[in-house]
Order: sequence, then structure tokens, then C-alpha cells
Amino acid sequence: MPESVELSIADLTHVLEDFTRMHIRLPSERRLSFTTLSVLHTLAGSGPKRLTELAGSEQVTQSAITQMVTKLERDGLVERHPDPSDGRAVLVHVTAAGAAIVDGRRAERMARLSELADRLTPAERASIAVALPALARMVELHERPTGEDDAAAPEAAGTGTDTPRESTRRRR
Amino acid sequence: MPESVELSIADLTHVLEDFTRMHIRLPSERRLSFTTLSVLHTLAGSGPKRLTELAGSEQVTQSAITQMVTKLERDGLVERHPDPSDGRAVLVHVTAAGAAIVDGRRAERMARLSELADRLTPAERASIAVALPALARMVELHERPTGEDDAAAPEAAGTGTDTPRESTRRRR
DNA sequence: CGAACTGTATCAGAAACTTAATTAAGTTAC
DNA sequence: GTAACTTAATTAAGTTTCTGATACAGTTCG
Repeated sequence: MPESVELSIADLTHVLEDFTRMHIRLPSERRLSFTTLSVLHTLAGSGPKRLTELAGSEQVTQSAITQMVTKLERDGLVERHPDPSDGRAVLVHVTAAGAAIVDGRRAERMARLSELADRLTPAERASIAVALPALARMVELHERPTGEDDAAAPEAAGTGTDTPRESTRRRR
Repeated sequence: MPESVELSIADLTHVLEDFTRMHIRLPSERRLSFTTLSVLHTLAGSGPKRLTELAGSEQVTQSAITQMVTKLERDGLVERHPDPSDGRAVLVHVTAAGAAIVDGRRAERMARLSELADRLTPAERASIAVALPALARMVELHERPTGEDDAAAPEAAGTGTDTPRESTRRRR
């Protein structure tokens, strides 16, 4: 791999902006707002969370999360469980039905990206494949701004295809 | 470059989802909704557009765009100009103040990505740099579905307000 | 224990979006 | 040339989603 190549942050920002806009406007079968889908995604990805945690990660008020969770619960997409370690708190779990929605949307995204990737050259696809671990590590660094730096581990096959979740494990 | 490396679409989808969520919740100085910011981004990036074009690209109704543009115009972020080629249409232009907001947010994103990139190894940064042209081409392929091979679907014309309740997009 | 703090719920009101109806300009057919 | 149709934008009314303020229960600390 050529280490002499310089990474243009401006180009990276542009590309990620474009992918963001391309990703977001994917229509959803059920009438769920973007924030609602994002909450389901968070719960499916990182396990049960408190309402205050969700409010923080989605950058909406705690009041909005309470109302949204109430509606999601009525629709059977999440469940409220008491937090055994804190009588005030509620842990929101995603149900199988809720996870199915997240998975369905991911499948649609994969289908769309697959079509696009098919039209790239093998060399282009390979260049993306090589870069994926580094991109994944940027996300990880963002989620854990401090804390111990793991070794770089630039092994290409590292990010598990079938083991999607392990990044955020929280003690209680 | 090794052409033998296979690109995992599942991994790519996951990484892009994470970047999307990381990008979106970036706080904005002024109180502008995501859709509003997206419209400003579109106008700043691709020049003046009709209201119907904006409604199509943002996947909201024409009515919502009209109301949003009215408010943006009141705030001096966009301007309405008559379309010389069609007396019914209006062309929405972004003003300098509107472009400044887009640029400001991009600068914030670049600063954040810069911090993260600094903590990667040179080899990791290089791998991303090598992959950027391919990623940019994926976005381009998405925006212009008519490639070299087949004429595919035009997709542009009839999108109107086609009852987004059930399934918004119809393929042919 | 009591005071201060934290996590959640509730309610009124604001903001953003949708549907439906309206106005106006352009296009097509007779 | 005018009637009928289509397209672009606006307006009005109603719904959903979010914020701000407040209340209340559980926790922490003096």
C-alpha cells in the first residue's frame, strides 16, 4: 500500500456529505420519521439504552424521546423495562419487529450500493475494500474520543461481516 | 493495487450508515432543520433550482418546499427569481448569506474529520485517499443512473406528489 | 432525615410537514 | 381561437413531531 498518498480532508468531507444525502432519503415502508428510524438503529446496534442516553445521541430533547418511545411501544417496535440498577431509569429495548425494520432498511441500502458497486471496475472496488477498516476506525475514534487507543490492526478482513455489533459495551 | 481484494457490501453499508449518523447530528448555529440545510446544500452545490426539483430531491411535497423557501427568503438565505424560460416556474437562488451557512457547516465537518484522520496511521490515511475517487464515482453513478450500457429508467419526470404513504418510489 | 440532584412523564404551544383546494401559465385539440 | 387539459406554485387546514416548562419519583450527599 502506498503510504505516500496524501488524504484530502476536503474531498473526504465532500464524498461523505454526498453519501449522507443519498442514504437519508431512502423511503421507508412504514411512516417513520428520520429520528425514529435513527433511534431504532441505535437500539438495534448498541443494545438497550436509557431515554436520556437516546436524547443525547439523537440531539433532541428528552421530552421528544419520551413521546416517541411511547408511540413506538404502542406499535410494538420497542419495550420499556425498568433499570435494575436505578429505580428512576427506564431501559428501552428494541423488539424483533423493530429490529426487522432496521434490517429491512439496511437490506435496501445494501441492494442499492450493490448495484452501484457492480458498475465500478474491480480495481475501484478493491480500493474501497482496502479503505473500509480505516473508515470504520474513524467512526470508532469518534464514538470513543478519549480512552485507550487500540492497536491500528490494519488487517483487511477484520470488520466482521456476520458479527455486526460489539463496539459499545456498557457496564451497569 | 491489489485487484484480488473483495469488497464487502455489508461492511460498506455499515460504515456509511455510521458516518451518516455522525454527520447529521452536527449542531447548527442557527435553528435550521435538516431538510432546510439540505436544500441550502443542494442550491449551493448545484445552482438555482425550481421548487418542483427541490421537492423531488428532498422527497417532501411541493407545498413543504414553498413554505420553507418563503421562510428562507424572509431570512435572506435564498431569493426567488422568475424562470425566463417558463412563466409558471420560479428559480430559487442561494444568497451569499445562505452559502456562508453551508460553508460554515462544511468547515466544522472538515475540522472534525481532520481530528479523526490525525489519529489514523499514515497507511490508513493513504488507503482512504486511494479509495476516494471510487467512492465519488459511486455517488456520481447514483445521481446519473444512465451509464454507458443501458438506457435504464429516466426517473426524472413524473415524480410529483405520489402519495408517499405506502411506497413512495415506483420502479418501471 | 432533609436538601439537592437526576431520570422520566405530562401538557401547552411552536415548528414542520401533508392533503386538498386555488390561481395562474403553458400545451393540446378541435 | 377558444375549450380542455397539464404543470408550477401558492394557500388553507389539519396532523405529527419537537421544545419548554413543570411535576414527580428515586438517588445521593450533607
